[in-house]
Amino acid sequence: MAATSGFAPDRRLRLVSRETLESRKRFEPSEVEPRIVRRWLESGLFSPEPAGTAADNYSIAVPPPNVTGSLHMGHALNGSVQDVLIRYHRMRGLRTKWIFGTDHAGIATQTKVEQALAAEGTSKEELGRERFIERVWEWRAEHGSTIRDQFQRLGASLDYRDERFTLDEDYAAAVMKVFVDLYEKGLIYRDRYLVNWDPGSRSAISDLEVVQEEVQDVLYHVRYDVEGGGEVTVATVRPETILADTAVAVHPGDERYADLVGRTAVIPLVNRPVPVIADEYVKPDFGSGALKITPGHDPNDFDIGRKHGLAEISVIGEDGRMNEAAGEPYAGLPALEARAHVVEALEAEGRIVAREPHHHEVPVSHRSGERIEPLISLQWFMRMDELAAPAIDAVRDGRVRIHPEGQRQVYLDWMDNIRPWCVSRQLWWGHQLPVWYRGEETYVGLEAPEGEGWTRDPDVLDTWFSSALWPFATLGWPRDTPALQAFYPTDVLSTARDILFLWVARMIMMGLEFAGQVPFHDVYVHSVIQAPDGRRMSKSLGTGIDPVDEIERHGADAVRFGLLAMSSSQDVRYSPAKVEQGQQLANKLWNASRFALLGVQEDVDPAPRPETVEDRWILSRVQRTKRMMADCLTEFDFSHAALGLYDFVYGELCDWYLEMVKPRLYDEGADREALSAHLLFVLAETLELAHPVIPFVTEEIWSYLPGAEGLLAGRAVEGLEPAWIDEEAEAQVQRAMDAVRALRGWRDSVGVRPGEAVPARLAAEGYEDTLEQVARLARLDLRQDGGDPVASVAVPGGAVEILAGGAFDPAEADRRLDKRRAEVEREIARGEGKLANEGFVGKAPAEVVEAERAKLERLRRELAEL
RNA sequence: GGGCGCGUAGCUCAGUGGGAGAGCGCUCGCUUCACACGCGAGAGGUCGCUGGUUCGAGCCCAGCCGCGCCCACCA
Repeated sequence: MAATSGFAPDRRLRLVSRETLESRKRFEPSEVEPRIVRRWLESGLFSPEPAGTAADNYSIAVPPPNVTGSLHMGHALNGSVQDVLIRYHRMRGLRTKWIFGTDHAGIATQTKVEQALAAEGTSKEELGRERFIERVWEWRAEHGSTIRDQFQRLGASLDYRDERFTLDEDYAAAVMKVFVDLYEKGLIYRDRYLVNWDPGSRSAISDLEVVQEEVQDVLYHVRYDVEGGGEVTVATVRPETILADTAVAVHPGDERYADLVGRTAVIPLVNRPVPVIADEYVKPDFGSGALKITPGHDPNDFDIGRKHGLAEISVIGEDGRMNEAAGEPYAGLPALEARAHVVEALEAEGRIVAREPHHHEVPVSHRSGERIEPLISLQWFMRMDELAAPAIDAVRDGRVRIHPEGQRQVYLDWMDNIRPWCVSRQLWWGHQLPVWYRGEETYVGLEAPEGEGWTRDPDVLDTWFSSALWPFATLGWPRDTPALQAFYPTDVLSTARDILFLWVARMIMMGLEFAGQVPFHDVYVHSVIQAPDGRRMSKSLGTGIDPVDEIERHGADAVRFGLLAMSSSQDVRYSPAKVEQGQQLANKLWNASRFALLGVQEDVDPAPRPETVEDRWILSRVQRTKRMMADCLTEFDFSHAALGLYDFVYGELCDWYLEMVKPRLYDEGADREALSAHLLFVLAETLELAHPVIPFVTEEIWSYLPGAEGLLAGRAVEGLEPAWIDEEAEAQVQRAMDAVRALRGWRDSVGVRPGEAVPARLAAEGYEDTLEQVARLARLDLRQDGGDPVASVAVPGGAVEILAGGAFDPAEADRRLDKRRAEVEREIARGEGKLANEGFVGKAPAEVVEAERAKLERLRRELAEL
């Protein structure tokens, strides 16, 4: 880790610091953040030299955003999650690399550039392939840095100096090698097969890129003649595909049609004789129980067709129009128009028996939004079952752990039923297939084949094919580089749920096959952030919230904190309140630090030097918070990590410790050296603890801390110190806090003026070291004598007796006392009841019964004091 | 159709077997020398419904009601 030019421990600088600190009563993210980002980037801290092995180091490969994309809430959340892990482990002293890069994102990027061309009045066809691809690279040069800048604004400590792109030369070479190797292993093959054709992008797409959408259709019941007499009625929502029917199927057990099986039906309009076949797939209770079979345009029919050796006729082409095989007058018409004509013709023949409204789901392209046209096409496929087996084992035996647990089974189920993957895409932007043809010959190899007359396959690979290599191709694979040695396998893969199959599963398969090891040990599937009203966050709905806007409004620390605090094992609604909470936290920490830095004695460096019970208490609480943070991060429980940090800073450090420290700190005459050292030490520990969550404000404060050198982000911090856990101090201070709260509540309710000290006497145990603090924080004027009490306030371990002389409403005081007495009596009755229950005493664990007894005793003492 | 998950304070959510919590919002009070993006004190909940297990259930089990997401080839 490179040393950096941080705060030099030159005391003269502190004069400048003091003025700045005194004047800045609020933390100003917009002023601080750019400065801090620059220092981080210039330090080289995020760019470790590769050394050692992955077992010693810590690494994460960022899910590569689309190269022309911009930061959305999902990126911001995932960036925060990964950065917390990265910063935490970097501060544990590990060599830590967060691999950065972008994805060429075939369809998405090509579509964007095509749209830009259309706006210029031209098209990719006019430009030609070569020129078009140049245009995309130009587009990338122009827009490719947006997302990087945005990640930097978030504070993400990615290795920006070592950026990857899935179309870089080295990366592309890795992709080609994988394709060729898989081909040679027989796992990649070319086939004429029914694919999901996306008329929008004019390309085949994989099953995973298809979504189902509900539509209202008409279900037509159409009567077919059977040769030799008789007829059969089938139902369809796509009458135009009748032209491609090559069979009629019934269920083998369906007695209504038993005599039809084996005979020949006649397809209307085209008068094609086709067999009537029996297949288990047919549902006898749907429609008439007879099904038209169209292998050329329906996935189920395709399977049935292959099973029964049926002819495969295509009547719809890749342009979405009826082709020549459809015959006159349909050829050339868009499929939907052809449908109307077919219905009309059937109607004319009196073949439409019924038409009924039919609500169902149809496949739609996730990319273009257009309805999928299943059609038979010559494409490249990848057989997955062989690669899936070891990837299933890796998750089963825990070499890859998936969090939350529920996603594990989802992964296994999908992998168990994995199907071949159509990897070729009819696009220009991407990795062109390393495949050449000459007549009937096919050549697959890293270099173009020798000889004349070869033409290269124009198709490119599915973007996810190259993404699947991300964790190792980014590190130099197939070369055995020091980076690959040092950082593969990576530690954690954090991602959204929707690409668990699309990406994560395929990385595991490819990692095992080509890099010889799982690509990561833990998969964290983070929440999907919905709009505050529960709808999907989307640009088109107008429900999107731009994380960069939020950073500008509230600061990056606030956004990070908010997102982490929101995150959960399920989907969550975006909570502006949580972001504000993060902003308050940053501001609070800033001001608490001002208090400490401006109040301590000059020339004192941070060091643990506890003098009082609260000094020991805060030290102990810091350790507990460290442990909490470590546990939460181990379990990927980011919301509790963030909220726990908030609770510590607000609820313990600021509300109590700093308040308790004030009299000593403001006592100019006293020797405040130990206190100063201790206070600074607690501050330093807090900054270290908080830094992974809110790196900007903590880094900024760090630069003002006496004796602090370099960057906080690069500091290797001590782990928790068990010796500083102090149960006794914690119990005492807890008791004191409870007492102060009780006394303040009493004051408020009986109308004691806020500034007024109340004469009082302690009648309770357990305040040996805290009485002075209790008296000060509750504004009591403590006395030994003073005669009979005029009122009494219950506190843990007894009561505080209020003596004559204070101004308050005695009637209200009595009411309050009565109320409390009744409460205590109720509790006592309950405890007595419980302990009188033989079942409880006999069966409950001894420590539970004991605790109940102790509590009862405490309550009885309290009642006596009242 | 299968799977996962959720129903707790006005809102967003913690809490997985022994005294119902947080943030925001709301009410009251406070120019207390770090912070008014502050401090202090409060009000507010038959923990979806019904049954069961248990000495004891917000938490475990079953059923029901409501909601979300994922997967899936009923024409």
